[in-house]
Amino acid sequence: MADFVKIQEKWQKKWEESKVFEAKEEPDKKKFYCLEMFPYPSGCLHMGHVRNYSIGDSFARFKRMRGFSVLYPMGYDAMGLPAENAAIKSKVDPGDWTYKNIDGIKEQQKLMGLSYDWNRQVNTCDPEYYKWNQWFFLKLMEKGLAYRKGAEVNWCPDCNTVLANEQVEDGRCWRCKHEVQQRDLEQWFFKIQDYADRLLDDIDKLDDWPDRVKIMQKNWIGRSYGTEIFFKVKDMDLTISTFTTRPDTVYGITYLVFAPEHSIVQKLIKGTKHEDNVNEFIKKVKKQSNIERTAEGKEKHGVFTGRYFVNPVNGEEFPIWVADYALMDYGTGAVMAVPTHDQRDFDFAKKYDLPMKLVISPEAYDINVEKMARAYVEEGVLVNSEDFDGINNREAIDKISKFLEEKGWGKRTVNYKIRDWLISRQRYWGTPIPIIYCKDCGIVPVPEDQLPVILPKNVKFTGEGNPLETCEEFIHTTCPNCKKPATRETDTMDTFVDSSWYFLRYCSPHEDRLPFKKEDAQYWMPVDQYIGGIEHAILHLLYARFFTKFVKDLGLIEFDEPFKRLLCQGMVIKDGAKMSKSIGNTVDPMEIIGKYGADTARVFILFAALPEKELDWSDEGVAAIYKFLNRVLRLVEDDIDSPTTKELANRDKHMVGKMHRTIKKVTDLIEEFKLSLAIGVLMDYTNKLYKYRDGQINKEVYDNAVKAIIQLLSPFAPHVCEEMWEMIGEKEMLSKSSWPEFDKTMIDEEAEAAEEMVSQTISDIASVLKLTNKESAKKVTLFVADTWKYNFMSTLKTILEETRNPGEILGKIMATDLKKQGQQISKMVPKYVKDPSKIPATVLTLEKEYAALVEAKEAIESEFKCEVNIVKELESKEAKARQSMPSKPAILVE
RNA sequence: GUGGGGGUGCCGGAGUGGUCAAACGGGCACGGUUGAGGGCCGUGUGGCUUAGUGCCUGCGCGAGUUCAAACCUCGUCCCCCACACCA
Repeated sequence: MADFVKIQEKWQKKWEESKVFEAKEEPDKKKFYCLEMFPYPSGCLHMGHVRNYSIGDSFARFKRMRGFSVLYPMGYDAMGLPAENAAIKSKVDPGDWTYKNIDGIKEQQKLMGLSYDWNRQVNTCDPEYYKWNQWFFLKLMEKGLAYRKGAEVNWCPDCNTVLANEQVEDGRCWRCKHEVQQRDLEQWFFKIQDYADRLLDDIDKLDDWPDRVKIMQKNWIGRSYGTEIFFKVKDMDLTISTFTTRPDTVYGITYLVFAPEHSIVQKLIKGTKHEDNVNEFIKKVKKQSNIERTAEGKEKHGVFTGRYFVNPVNGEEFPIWVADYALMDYGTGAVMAVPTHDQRDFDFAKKYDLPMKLVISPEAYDINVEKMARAYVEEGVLVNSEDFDGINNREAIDKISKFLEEKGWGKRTVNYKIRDWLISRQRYWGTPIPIIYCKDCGIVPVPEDQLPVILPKNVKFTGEGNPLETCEEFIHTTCPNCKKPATRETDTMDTFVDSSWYFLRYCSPHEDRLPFKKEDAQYWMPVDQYIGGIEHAILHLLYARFFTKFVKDLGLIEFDEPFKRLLCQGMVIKDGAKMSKSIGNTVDPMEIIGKYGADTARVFILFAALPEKELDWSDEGVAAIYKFLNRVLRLVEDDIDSPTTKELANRDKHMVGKMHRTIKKVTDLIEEFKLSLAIGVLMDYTNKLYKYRDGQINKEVYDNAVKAIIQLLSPFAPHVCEEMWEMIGEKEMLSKSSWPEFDKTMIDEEAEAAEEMVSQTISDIASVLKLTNKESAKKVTLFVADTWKYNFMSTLKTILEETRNPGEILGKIMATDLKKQGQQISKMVPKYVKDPSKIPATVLTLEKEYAALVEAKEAIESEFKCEVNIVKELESKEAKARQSMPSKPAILVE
């Protein structure tokens, strides 16, 4: 067994010295930007990383060999909580801790043999990088897209800190599992809602994204068209506005609900006898954590405000309630309730015994409101709706909306589920928000020429509050406007800001006047292939799309989608569960690389499953790949003592054909990202190569075939392949070589199948002779059946060959003696007229096989020194073989 | 609840109308090589059967479409993932 570790050390060094992987803007070449989602530098690589990079690196190497100018960079998403927690726990500086981790993880990536252009490394914690986060912040502010407002944030009372939404799992802190509370704080937001329509509509441009990701984003943005309807409060000079997608039910409204936080509620109850009661309810709801309030599912709570409203369409008066199922931040925070046609309203009305009114009736039967067990949400015809009675409810949506608008009672609007992006974090290890608070001037942005606002070093990590607040010299500054003393914003930015544009930075990582150079971005972007986990399907990918659109609006780029093709790799599983430290089923990639080499680890991980599927880790599988790579290596290591010829015998031609087919298959499969299948094809090819060299070989054919596998396997197992490449005497590095081309004319699957069939037949005859203890045969009969399928398909083929006109074809079918099947053929014809290359595959093969058999007759006769007959129609006694196709003729040896 | 993805051999996993008992790999069994082991090479791996072979059964379960279905349609059961009271 070869020492792969030694081989990989040798080549990793050579690659680094020769700088083969540096990306260059070459105008005469097509570019290819291959990118993996950059990692958070925590401790060390896990299998998920290894999988991610194995996929990306193979693809980058493949594209490079195919003649593209490839940009394949790596960087680190280096801001975030773990560094700060390490600071609290171990009293280390978060910066030192992070840079140490970056070095560690980079070391491990290098051990994997990844072909990154390390010159372009980006660390988001470098001031040279986060300076531009601040710059973007200022630009967003200029355009009115960054703003400050009071908001509820997640607060973990145990960790004493704010948590990002993503860090709240089932209403609990991801680290200490303590219940998360809501706190009201002044926060910074990015107005992503302004981009909601573009973000949604452009999803349809993303042809090469997985559907599920696109659907998730669509649902997340959640655009719904509806109508705002205004209601007067009885005995008050107050108008309430509600949002609905179902204006067709407007005549069925029987109560109104407000979200408890809604400010109008206070106006409604002030000074009334309901005031205390309602306020108590609101207090109770607010005290509840998000889990209690939402995870409960169906159980809804509410309280009557004592007020009534007037329905403008019919003058009816109904009560106004406050309920926990109305959400403050969707629509207007108030809901018009139609219990008969909305399940939630129905549940609530039943519980509190509120009135119900039917306004949509199914056409087939009548509904008795008293006996309804659930809301009727199907289509139907309007009833109890005055002038609109009898109209289908779908049509009524439009008609009633128009009616409401004409009367001034309503207005058509659009609503989104997506909320503005809250980017403030009361944490230290992030990009400082470049804002100064001045008593006189208010909120003042830090002038551009004073960027970056550097994150100070001398802060105290107590585990309580924001460490930045402990740094006096950071907080105290002067107002850029009036030069009077002022204080700095101590919030930092969400780390998702960092990752929303890093792919642009890779295009010009050393640029210092702008985040990146326009011409560089125009050359490299968009990312042609992006690879990462499905967990980022919404947040990161959506934010990155948002940023790209914003950057385009700034005029810095001319495209508006960052990622052309997206691959979401599956999880790594072991013993039926996701590999994770808490379960204790992890396998350290470095151990595998140290024992079997990086190539083994990479090939195993790529072979074990298709990239987007779950991967089940298996130690036996790793050992098997190790064996396979050794087997490939022996193709060039071994001294071959097989007899050689200069002529091309059949088996040599065979080998050449196999080689070309393998090149084609592997190329296509990699392009489609079916990497495990590509490796499977290479295993099969290796086996064939061994069989081939077992007998008489043609040296040139063999050498070429070996050369091909070295190149085809090299994206997956680059070190071993480089080594082999050198062993066969190539002077130039394999990484610089061009991907092998296949010769179409050498790929004749049918001829291949035919030849294989003939050789199979010959060996069958030999084994029959052996088994029957005969030295030679007098006569060999080969029975080849004329099957129904064969007849059927060849009839179809003949017809199609003669004409492509469907009308004519039908006539021809009628004229055939296969009238019985005529009907079926006519059904199939349209399909094959569309794609005529598809049909006759079977027939072609069978025909060629039969022809080859006839041709081979002489060869068989001289081989066995006997008479050979080929019988196409079987005699009844050999009826057994009736089903057999030319590919397996029945043999009778006499 | 809504949306998405799945159920194929002892196992991981291909195949998505016809050359398919099912790629490739693992495991297991047998044989060869070897002092032994490892390694390497070969053969086999649903049942019955043949000299070659053939037949039956089979791709969660049930039904349907078709000359033909693991693949299409409908129903049904189970599993996984995401979002979860969005009016």
